[in-house]
Amino acid sequence: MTQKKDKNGLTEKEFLKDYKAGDYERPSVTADILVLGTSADLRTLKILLVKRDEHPYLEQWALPGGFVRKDETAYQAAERKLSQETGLEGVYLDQIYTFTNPARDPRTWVMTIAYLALVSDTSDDVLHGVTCAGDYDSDGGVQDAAWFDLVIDAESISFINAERNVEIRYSIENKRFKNGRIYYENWVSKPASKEELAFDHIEIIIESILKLKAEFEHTDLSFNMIGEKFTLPDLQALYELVLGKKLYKTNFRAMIAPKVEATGAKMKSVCSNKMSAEYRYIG
Amino acid sequence: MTQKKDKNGLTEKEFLKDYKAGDYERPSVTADILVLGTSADLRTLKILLVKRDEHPYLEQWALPGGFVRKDETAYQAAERKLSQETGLEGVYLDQIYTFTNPARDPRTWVMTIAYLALVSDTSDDVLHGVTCAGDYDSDGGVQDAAWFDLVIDAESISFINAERNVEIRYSIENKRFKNGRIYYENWVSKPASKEELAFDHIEIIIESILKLKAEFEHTDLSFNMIGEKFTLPDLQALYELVLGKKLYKTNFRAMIAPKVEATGAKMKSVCSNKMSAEYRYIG
DNA sequence: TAAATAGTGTCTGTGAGACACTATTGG
DNA sequence: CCAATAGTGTCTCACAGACACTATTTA
Repeated sequence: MTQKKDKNGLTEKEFLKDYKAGDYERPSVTADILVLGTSADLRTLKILLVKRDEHPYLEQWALPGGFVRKDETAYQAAERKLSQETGLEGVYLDQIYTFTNPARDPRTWVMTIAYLALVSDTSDDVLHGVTCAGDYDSDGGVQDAAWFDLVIDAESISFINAERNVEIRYSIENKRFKNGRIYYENWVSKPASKEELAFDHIEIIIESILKLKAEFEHTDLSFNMIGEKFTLPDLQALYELVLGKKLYKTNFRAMIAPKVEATGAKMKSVCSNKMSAEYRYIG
Repeated sequence: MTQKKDKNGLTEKEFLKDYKAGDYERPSVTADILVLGTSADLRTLKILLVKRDEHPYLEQWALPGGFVRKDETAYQAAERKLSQETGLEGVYLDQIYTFTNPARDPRTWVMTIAYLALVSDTSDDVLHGVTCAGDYDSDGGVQDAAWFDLVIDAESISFINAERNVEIRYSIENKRFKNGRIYYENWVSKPASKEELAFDHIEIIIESILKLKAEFEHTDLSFNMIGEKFTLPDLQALYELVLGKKLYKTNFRAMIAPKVEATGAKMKSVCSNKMSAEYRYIG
């Protein structure tokens, strides 16, 4: 710590002792988490949504999340909420983007730091903790939690839960924006169903999906969405599901070969119910 | 807006009317900006740093930045600071990462949303506004502002300003971390000079440089760092500078060809002082 | 045993990497 | 006029895309 004195003749130690936060208004900051997985048969993407039991957006579905506490990083807040609400630990978690539109929450000034979590288990018993996590550190009370099918095509994105008879749908359109001298493209969404997601959560979801798709081919993200032991047909089914296109078996296997090793055992592929060689990821 | 009533019998309108922000403590939030450009001869990367005249980190160099106001997005805050401090408008500006370590500012709880700005003009007269932008919305008073040479090699990152006789240096090392099942690599820095940058700004810089390098080859970012009209030798020099490696002329031109068009005129390449065909970017 | 899926061999096109050569420019 | 740089032609190699074939498994 410097011993230099400032214009008031104070050392840093003296300055900090008397420091009072200024009069600037401060925003609340939450961490919202997009928890993404697949159905057991690797045919559908699954996303975890919670149903709000408080205003605003009462009874609408939202991403899980909660306030960041003063003694933790936003990453730790996301980890904590994920653990509380799903019991999942050691999950892949990545910061996506920070949403700061001052009008994004009608109550007050709330920024949110969005995280993407990838999980390999989307069974319902993972949802135990969600509804009892309670208000005390959530950005709103929760009355229900469920996995939704996430269906994306060229013109729309849908969130479907058949048991609850919920289908939330947005039409999406690619638009060009300018940043400095260059242009970039981004998806813009419009509600296309009676029900809508709370807040700006549809934007968070779109940003996260884009990032996931962009990185999926060039990184090892996939191994967070499948069990420790898996077959190559299943792994390929996962890639085809996330990327939204068919892959050629030979090329896929050549690409994946250096990242995996055969265990010697055999197991059933869940995507086809056929026996196949068992592999594991080599970090 | 929903007419549903919550557990207290309130509609959303009634709820919002009486809403009081909770007792959660709230962080201050700043936008810090890494302004990056090149020397006029395209031989050196330049970064804009400001010298603090307040505790903490009194008289240390830092990234320019300031508090986000309640009536603007963090992006708008970054734009506003950039305009105030450099007079630059319409500059490329991209959110990089949000830093939330509660101990990153010794005064109080301050998160910062880091932005990367790319500019094509790093002359000194761009710096007029910096020192008089004042404290009122900066995250600390500023007594000086200057362009620093940014020199990066395999083991270190240095910030050099010859006129002021300042050389700030960090040794960097690539380490592996685990996230879920997969590993990722990241640079970890250690001070290697007497002077250091304020706060965690070295981390912001490292993250931004990594993102810039990763995207530079696959996007049109480069055109934000060079004038509207340019020669291909100059554009190649820019790529070689940012990527830190030599490129083959033929391959570079093949890659860049669909993005540019010849104006028909000729101009001098600044990197070699020779005549060369003049090109412009086609968005 | 037939249909479906697992698993392998190989041809092709594209694009980056590499090098050689000619044309122009500045000192 | 010569050294340096602008600008072009073309070979190689790695890898994704594409298709054909054999082996194994389930029903």
